[in-house]
Amino acid sequence: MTHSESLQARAEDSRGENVRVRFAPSPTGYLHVGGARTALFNWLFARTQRGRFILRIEDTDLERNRPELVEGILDGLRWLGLDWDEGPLYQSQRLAGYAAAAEKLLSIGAAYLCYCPPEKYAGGDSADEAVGAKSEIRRIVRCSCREGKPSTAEQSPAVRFRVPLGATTRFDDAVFGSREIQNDEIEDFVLLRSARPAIGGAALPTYQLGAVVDDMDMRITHVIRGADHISNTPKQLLLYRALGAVPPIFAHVPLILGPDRTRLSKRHGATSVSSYRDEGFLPEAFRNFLALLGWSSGDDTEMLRTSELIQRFSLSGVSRTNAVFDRAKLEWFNQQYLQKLPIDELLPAVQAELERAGLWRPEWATSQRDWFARSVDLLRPRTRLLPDFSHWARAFFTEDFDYDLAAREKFWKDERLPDLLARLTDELAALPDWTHDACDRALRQLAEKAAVKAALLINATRVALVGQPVAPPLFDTMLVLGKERVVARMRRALPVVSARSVAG
RNA sequence: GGCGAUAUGGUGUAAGGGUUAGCACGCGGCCCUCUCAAGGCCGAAAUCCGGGUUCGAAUCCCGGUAUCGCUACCA
Repeated sequence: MTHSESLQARAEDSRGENVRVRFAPSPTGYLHVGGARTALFNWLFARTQRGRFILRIEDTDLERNRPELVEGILDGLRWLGLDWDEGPLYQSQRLAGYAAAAEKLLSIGAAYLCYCPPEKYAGGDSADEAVGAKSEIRRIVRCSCREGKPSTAEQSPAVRFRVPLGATTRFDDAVFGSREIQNDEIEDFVLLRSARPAIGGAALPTYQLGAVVDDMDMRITHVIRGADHISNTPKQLLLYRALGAVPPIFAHVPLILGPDRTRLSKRHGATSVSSYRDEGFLPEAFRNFLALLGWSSGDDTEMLRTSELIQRFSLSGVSRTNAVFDRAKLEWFNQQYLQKLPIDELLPAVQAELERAGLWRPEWATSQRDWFARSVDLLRPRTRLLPDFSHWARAFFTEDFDYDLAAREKFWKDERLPDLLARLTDELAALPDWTHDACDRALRQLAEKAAVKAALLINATRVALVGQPVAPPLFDTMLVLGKERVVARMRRALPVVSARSVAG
């Protein structure tokens, strides 16, 4: 059976066995949107297949690793609702396993000790340019250590994989399809770094070894990861074979780019999941948006709640094209969810926002919960982000609000207003029943008597009540605020309106 | 430089030989209207270029171009 046939067979088998997938971030930064999307796809696949979603922390780079960052990554996953079934496991605590695997490869001749100094091959593009763009220094590593003839034996050695030359390696990617590469194009990559005194002699694995050993140990059936790993796959396949293991199915997902079509990075602005949480996006909206970046359900449905995503997700719907992160569409999703989420699911998010803004009152969660729910329901059609509740809608939650300058200039200009608003205040104060229609009638009758358009009074009153040019329909607003607050706010506004209209 | 992948309106995508190339965001207009949203309707806007294969190509093949990835004792 050829290698690709065994992969095929594996694909068949996997339906019958329990699917196990993993998300394996390295704690070198926060959880960024690309990582979050990879995590989401893994999670969706696990939930769709009734499998297990496992978390693994790849912290084998002592130089760049920042242990304190792990909690932030976990927070990001929790916020997105991506709960894991196992882990987090830390690679730094599993060093013995990697050393054992390397030892085994060494003993069967699939790997060898390399005594070359690390600097010999380090440098990347910058070194490339330093020597000259046309140079061919970027070559596939095949040093004399491979033949057991190290040029020096003065340093502690690294373990390199002995790539079997003259053959080809192929695999079937669940997204990108059949892949094939000449082994001669694959360098003898490092498995185990050379021991360094500073580290206390512990041999640290590279990504290639760590990932393969762990994926074997954890019985991972499907490796779903960013397409930047697609060229690593043949190396790992070679490792699986050398270790006598059946490889998992690989599914590479396209990358997420910034508006300029380069890989998403800090200079594109917000790239961490937490920054979107802080800006007031709802996790479900963010998740929905992220799911549609590089995946399509197949039909025209875009608003997909989590349960629907789980129902519909499939690797075959994953695109092969890199996707641009479109903030405008993310905001649209957020607005949709702000409007359509069941009110009970929205309330906690609004509460958190009001708490953040110092406007929250505990009774809104208890004795005045109905009032709070009604207010949020009234406000939400014109919110796009959570902070809208504490910004333009501030006056719904506190007496401490200002009159917006533009609103005053636009709606308090008419010189008849001081008199009209004073009369309206008296009319409202005298109303026996505080209902939408009673308020409506009182205002329109006054407008008719005074021969002015109702809109003049409506807009001026709106500014008096909430200080903003933008707010829900006036009589709904009056109802939610209640008679006492409405009358009091109008009396408070009268002198300001007078000053305004006189000055104007 | 080498190796590889990808290519549908500005953006996310659908259409896997035969459609007036569909949907959504964004954009413009109209309706609704008490401000602003929402909602409804209408509109502008795309198959990277060039060769093949075929009666017929967005779809298959080749070349070019562009973009992205890998080319670390990073992951």
